[in-house]
This record gives sequence, structure tokens and C-alpha cells, in this order.
Amino acid sequence: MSDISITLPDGSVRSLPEGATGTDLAASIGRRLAKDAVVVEVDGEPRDLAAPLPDGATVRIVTDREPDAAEYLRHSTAHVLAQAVLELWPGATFAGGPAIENGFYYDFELPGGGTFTDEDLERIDAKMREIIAADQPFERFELPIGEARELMADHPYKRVFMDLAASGDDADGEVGGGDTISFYRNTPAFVDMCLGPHVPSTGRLKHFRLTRHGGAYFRGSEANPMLQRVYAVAFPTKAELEEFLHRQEEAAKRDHRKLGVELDLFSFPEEVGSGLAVFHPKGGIVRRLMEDYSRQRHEEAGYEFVYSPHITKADLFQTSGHLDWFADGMFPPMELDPHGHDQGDGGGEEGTGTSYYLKPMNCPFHILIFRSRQRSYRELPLRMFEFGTVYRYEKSGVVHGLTRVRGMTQDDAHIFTTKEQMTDELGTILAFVLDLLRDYGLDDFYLELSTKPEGKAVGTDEEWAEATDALRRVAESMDIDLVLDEGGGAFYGPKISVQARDAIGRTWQMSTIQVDFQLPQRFDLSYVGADGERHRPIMIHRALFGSVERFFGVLVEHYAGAFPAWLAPEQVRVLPVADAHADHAHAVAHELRGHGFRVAVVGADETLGNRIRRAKGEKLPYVLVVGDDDVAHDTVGVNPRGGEVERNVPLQSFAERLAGDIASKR
RNA sequence: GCCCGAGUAGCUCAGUUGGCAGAGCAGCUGUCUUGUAAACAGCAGGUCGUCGGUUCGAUUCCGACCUCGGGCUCCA
Repeated sequence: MSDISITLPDGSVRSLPEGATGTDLAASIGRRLAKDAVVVEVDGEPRDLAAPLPDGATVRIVTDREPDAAEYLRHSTAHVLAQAVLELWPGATFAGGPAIENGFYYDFELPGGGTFTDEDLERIDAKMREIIAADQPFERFELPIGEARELMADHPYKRVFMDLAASGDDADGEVGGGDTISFYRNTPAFVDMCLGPHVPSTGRLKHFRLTRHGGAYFRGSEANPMLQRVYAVAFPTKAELEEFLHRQEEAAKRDHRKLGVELDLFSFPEEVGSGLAVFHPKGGIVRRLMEDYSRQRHEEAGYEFVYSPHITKADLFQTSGHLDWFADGMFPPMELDPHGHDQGDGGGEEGTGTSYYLKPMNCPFHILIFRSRQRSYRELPLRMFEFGTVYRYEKSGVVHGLTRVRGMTQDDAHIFTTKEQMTDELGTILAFVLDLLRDYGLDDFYLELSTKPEGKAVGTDEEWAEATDALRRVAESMDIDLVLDEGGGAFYGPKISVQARDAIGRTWQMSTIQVDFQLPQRFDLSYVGADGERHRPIMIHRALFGSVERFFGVLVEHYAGAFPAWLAPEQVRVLPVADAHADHAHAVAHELRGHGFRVAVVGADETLGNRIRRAKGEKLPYVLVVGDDDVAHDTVGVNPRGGEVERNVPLQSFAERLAGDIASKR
């Protein structure tokens, strides 16, 4: 029997008997390695450890300490989940179950259209741990498609995957492109169709937790049946699992919906309607400061401020294309004078009066402002800015806190440029947007380029390509990661969106910048060029906050409710130790208010300790305590958020410190 | 919109064979006058999400609707 030679990633070569497997290779190197091995990569292709190695291959042994091991562990654990559910619910069938970020899921159809309950998750978890304790092997085998279909006779969704793959569509990644279909058998009763690879046996799988269950359409389409999905998280080590669960708890504490109530910032009165927020006085201060600073920066950057109404006749949205492409996202129209005569202004069938719509976007109004008179190339780029409140009829299941609402205010601008100016202007806009976001405390970004949405877009391929290229060039010049979002553009043009990572690493879509060749055409916009001829301007849509509401919610979570001094509703609270110090406390407050600071005094009706505790709960930047010493020397005791108490601080030096915090936006 | 779950005091939550509704915190009134994260006492506070049904009687059982949470789809 001849030997085979295997090259390891470090370049060394090992000789093994013919037919040797990854397991053999690992064992020949070391016991520890054999124990930790999860799968092997043969010439870059992942394979089971049990598969024979081909002569001359380069082989990397993936252990559970390496980052890419988690995906294999998750996928294998998904099989255990499927086995558990199929055992617990005789007659159940299963669809797909991929590894995802931090874990995996699996979709099932339970007999009689059943659904999972929270208690079911506990039963499934217990069954999974039995399967893992039994240390069942994952045994691979392959069948021709005909036999594969027979094997999966009771599992129609698996057969759909096979049929799709046979017709060249393996978008789900369930089957692979070969002539045969691979399976993994754990027990005589449980076989799952799968590309693999898998860990050698279920005993390798330990650190998972079932987290949620819910409905999910088969293959993600509303046209398909709804299946029952179970989600789980899974990690190679217990420490990583616990770390993840801990991060989840920390994120829950930052939830802006919870903090919005606790800090008295905003609410969603049921009487008003789903997805419609009201801002309370404290939230109002934060919001006004956010908006004021934005206005100031926009003014400095050459934007002009405009205003437009909340409702308009249907014709405007007919011209803009919104009624053709965005009608699902709009509130139904108000029918005015429904029995009157058609005024000839359109917006309804003959004799049915006029329809008015709540506006879902601000762009048509800004276009009308542009078109209100003849424009010269000397005016371009013309930058119009509005805090424009728009209304969108979001489907009932998607409304979520301030991040997904039905009424929102966009910090919306539309820039009209010549074709020649477009790329420069896009670069200026992107730099402006990133700079401003940094002032709001977000400084970790990546960019996403969204291209033409097939089937729901207006305009020619050439126009789309040109606009997309311009955006790509600008994005690439920023030295920030760029990812492609195929088909994610708006109906009128491609876009760059800025994704920001917050204090605990979650990403949020913030600003969008969209190039639009379409609306200028639809509204027949023009300007007079240096040549005396009429030319078509190009329009750029951009919002920096996205919506003020969403941005507000993101900032609450980013700062965990502890706003930096420049945004804090109350920057300083002065606490007299006893009533005798009340006059001094008020004098201190008066002095600080004179500097423009937001200050309150809370008298000595309660113990000092309790008043401190309340102020800390409200996450104020500074609490000042004044007692006998401070009255005598015109000082204050400074208790800063997240810092040590300082005594006998001269009032003036505290004022300078706070002014510094505010100026630096910290 | 679809699948699942939940709505009890301002907040967090108890409340089972269907029989007059509970706690802590917050609020209000007193007392206490305090040097850095919970002083003491008292009072008040609820159409038990809404509407209908079953019942002698419904917070409790049934139905519809509204709102919220999780998931799918969608999205600023």
C-alpha cells in the first residue's frame, strides 16, 4: 500500500497511508489537535474529518478555537434541533436550517398546522441534550436524485429544494450542484439532506441556547406557506455563549423604548395610533438641540431652508411616480367633495372630486420650488433643506419603537446640480454627512451601495449604471468599507447608505444619499446653461438622520440614555445639603443659568443620599452638592456622571469645565 | 399583512374550580434638616385594553377589535 503526502498550512509535508482521513491526520500530529478538530479544509474546500484525503492535497485542520469553526458547529447543532423536533412531533416535516450570525435556525411544519410554544422550546432543548449525550455520529452518504426523492418522501419541502437545484436554482444552498445529493445520517431514523461538512459526532456540540420561535414564510416569500421557525445561538465555548447572552442583556437595558419611559422622553399614546410618537418636554429638549445643531451646520454648508405642507393633491404623486411605485407605503387618500364635479384638477375619477394624500416623501415639493421660476446654472448646486414630516402606512407587524414609525420627520435635502458637478457634490455631501454624524458621537461607519431594484424601478439601464458608478467612485474615495446591496435602491435611483456602529457594536442604517435622474425628467426640470440652452439638472436626495425619530432612538441606545452634556435635558442639578444652604444653591443655579446651562435645584425635603440616587437614575452629567463649606467659600461639591466626587471646587472652574464638555460635545 | 404571545394603579409585577382588586417603587400630606446611590408615618390612586357573548354573577370562560412584544415579509 502506497502512502499519500499531505501539505499542512505551515508548508510542512506529512506522509500517511492511503485512505487516511482528516481524523488520522490530526491524530498523527497530536492528541490535543485530534480532540479539538471540527472539520478539515482540503485545498480550501471544507470536508468531514472522516473523509479520505486525496494524495497531494493541502489540508488545514479547523479546530474549535478558530473563528470559522463556529459555523460548522452551528450547522451541526441545527441538525440536532431537527432531529429533536421530528422525534417529539411525529408527522412533522422540516425545510431548511442554516447557520446564521451567532447561531442557527430550522424551519418546520408541525402536524395539523401546529405551532411552537415557549414551553416547547424547553422540551426541544432537553431532547437535544439527550441526542448530544448519546454522541451520535454524523455519517455522510450520497444518492442519485431519484433515490434521494424517495428517501425524502415524507418531506415535501426538502424535495422542493432538490427540484429547485435540479433546475439550476440552489439559492438556498441546501443541495449543491452535483448529480447526487448528499445526506447525513445520525440514527437509523434520522437523516437530513445536507451539503456538510459536519462535526464527527453530536457529542462535540454543547454550548447552545434556543432563543425564539416564530412564523417564517418558506423561502422567505409571502406567496409560500408559513412554517414554524426555531432560533438558537451557539458557540464553540461556554464562555463565548455566556458573553453573548450577557451582551444581549446589556443591549436590552439600552432599549430606547424602555429608556424613553424611564427618562420621560417620549411615548406612543394608544389614542393617537400605532407608530405615532409624542415627545415629552425632556425628549423635546434633546430633539430640539439635535435639530438646532443640524440647522446651523446645514446653513454653514450652503443649504437653504424650505417648508412644505403635509398633504397634497393626488396629481403631484401621480407625476412623481409615487402612486405607481410607492402606493402601498402611503396612507389611503382623503376624498374631498366626493359628490361634486370634477374640477379638472385630476386626482380622481370623473365626477368624484379630488383626492388628497398625506405625503410619504418631501421630494416633489422641493421640485416644485425649483420649478417655480426659471433657473440658471449660476444657482447650481442648489441645496434645499427641510425638516419635513412625512407619513407612511407601514404594515401593522413592522412598527417598532422610534426606529420604525408611521409619522416621522426627515432631515431631508434635495440638491439640484449639473451633470458635471454631480460627482464633486456627492463627495462633498458624503464628507459633510460623516463629519456631522461624528459630532453626534457616532464615528465607526461602513457604506452600503444599493443598486437597481429589478422589476420595480423607473429609468433606463444606462442611467442607472451612470448614477451607480458616480456613487461608487465617491464611496471608494472615502477610505471606509463599502459593501454592495444588490437591488436595494429606491425606485428612482441608486443610493449610498451610511451604516454606523454604536457603543456596543450594533449597526444602524443612518444617512442615505440617492442620485435621481428620473424625477427631473418626470417634472421636466431645466436650467439655463452658460450656452444659453436649457439643460436637465440632476437631483440628489439625502437625509442624514434618516428620520429624526430613528436617529433619536439610536442616540438613546448609543448613549444608554446618558446623553453628553450638550444634549442632556438637564445638565446640572444642585442639591443643598440642608434648607440652610438653599439660598446658596439657588445662587449657584442662577450663576450657571447665566452661562446658558440647563440647571435645576432640588431642595432638602429628602435625604441627600436619596436625591443623589434619583439624579444618578436620571443619568445627569453633573450633580452639585452645596453645604456649609461651599456657602463659606463660594464653591461646590462636584459629583460627575461616571467619575469621582470632588469637594470645594470653585464655581467658576466648574462652569469652565462644563462649558468645555459642551463645546467638545462630550 | 402573516404566525405566536401579552395587555391588572404613572412604572415593575402578584392575583385558579367565575363571588366586592393586591405589593413595591413613583405621587400627595405631614414629621425629619441631612456632605454624596433608598429617613419615618399617613393618604390617595384601577370601567383589570375596548366592545360584544355565556352566566344569578366575568379581571377570570368565548368571540371580534385595538395596542404592545417576538418572528416572517418590508423599510428612514
